[in-house]
Amino acid sequence: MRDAPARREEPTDDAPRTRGRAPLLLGRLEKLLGYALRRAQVRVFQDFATEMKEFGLTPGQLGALLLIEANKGLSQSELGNALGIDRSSVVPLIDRLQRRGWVRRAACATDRRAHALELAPGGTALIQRFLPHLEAHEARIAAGLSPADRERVFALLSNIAVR
Amino acid sequence: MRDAPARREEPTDDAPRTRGRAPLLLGRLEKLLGYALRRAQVRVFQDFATEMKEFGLTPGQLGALLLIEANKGLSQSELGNALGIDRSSVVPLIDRLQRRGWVRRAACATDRRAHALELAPGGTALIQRFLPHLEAHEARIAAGLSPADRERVFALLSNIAVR
DNA sequence: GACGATTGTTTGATTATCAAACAATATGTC
DNA sequence: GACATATTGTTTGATAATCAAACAATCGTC
Repeated sequence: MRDAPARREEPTDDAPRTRGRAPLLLGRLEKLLGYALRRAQVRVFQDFATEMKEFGLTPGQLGALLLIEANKGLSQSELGNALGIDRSSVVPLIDRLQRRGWVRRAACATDRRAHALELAPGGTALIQRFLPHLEAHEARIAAGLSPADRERVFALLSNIAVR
Repeated sequence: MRDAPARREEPTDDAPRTRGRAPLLLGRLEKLLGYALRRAQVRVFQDFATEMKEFGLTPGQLGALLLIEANKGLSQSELGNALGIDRSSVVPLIDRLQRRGWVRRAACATDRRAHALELAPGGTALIQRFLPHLEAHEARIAAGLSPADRERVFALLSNIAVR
């Protein structure tokens, strides 16, 4: 029951844009760094989803897994900070990874409130299995860049929106 | 009623990672172009949200508005293609923009199934109002880049994941 | 030991997204 | 023109991501 507004409105005197083969204009979007980033991101996501389909892994889940791998024992709050999401959003994320046998919530020796996140055996195995696919994905999205340009992209991206 | 798995598991013999000030390691994420893109994107989104808070505009809505401005009369399907989302997702997006008086669904002269999307007067006025903020946002996220580097980022981004 | 801060969690709300189905309309074929 | 097929906007139903606010358990500090 979405309260949709009345849909069709009066036509204006202006003729509608010529449709069909007319290429879409980006207008002011053309010059926006944020939008260029967004478009690149969308393409990368699509390629990622295709390549990783058999694992049913989202980019966010992949990030969580590799972050846990690299920082064994980190807490859910720390993970949330690293991923830029609220700690309450971390709960269902880890729930899913745990349910699939990839991640464990171990007891933290120094803080009984916190969980020490770590890879479950299935998670380590999963990473080994998807690594070749991840590399294929990386190679594909960087195919248009020379190695030097690829490095430059890394450097430039990290200079965007400092802090 | 999420069927949450049992939460706390047995600790392992390994000591949990030293916590506290230990900087987070990115591990394999470090070298992933897709992840670097994602991090830059997150920072840009945050800055965008802060700067545009008074307008209550999401990046997606901004994209739709500027795309409609630059391509008056385009259809919802075309917009969906341009934005990389399904046409059924366009419906609530336009609903909201229309409800706020920013966009109109005009009759399309050449196809009675389609809607010719165009800016409502409020939409034109809105764009004029937020343009300075958008420029401030752009200037801020590009602050770490020389003008030449900024151009290079555009060029390199468009070379990522071609088709 | 008391008090304020932090951790994980639940609940509730919004938003984004797709897939599948539908009616209305368009287009192409005979 | 009649018919088959495709497309457009929409609705419905399903996931998923996200936050904010509240809560109990626990930590750290005084």
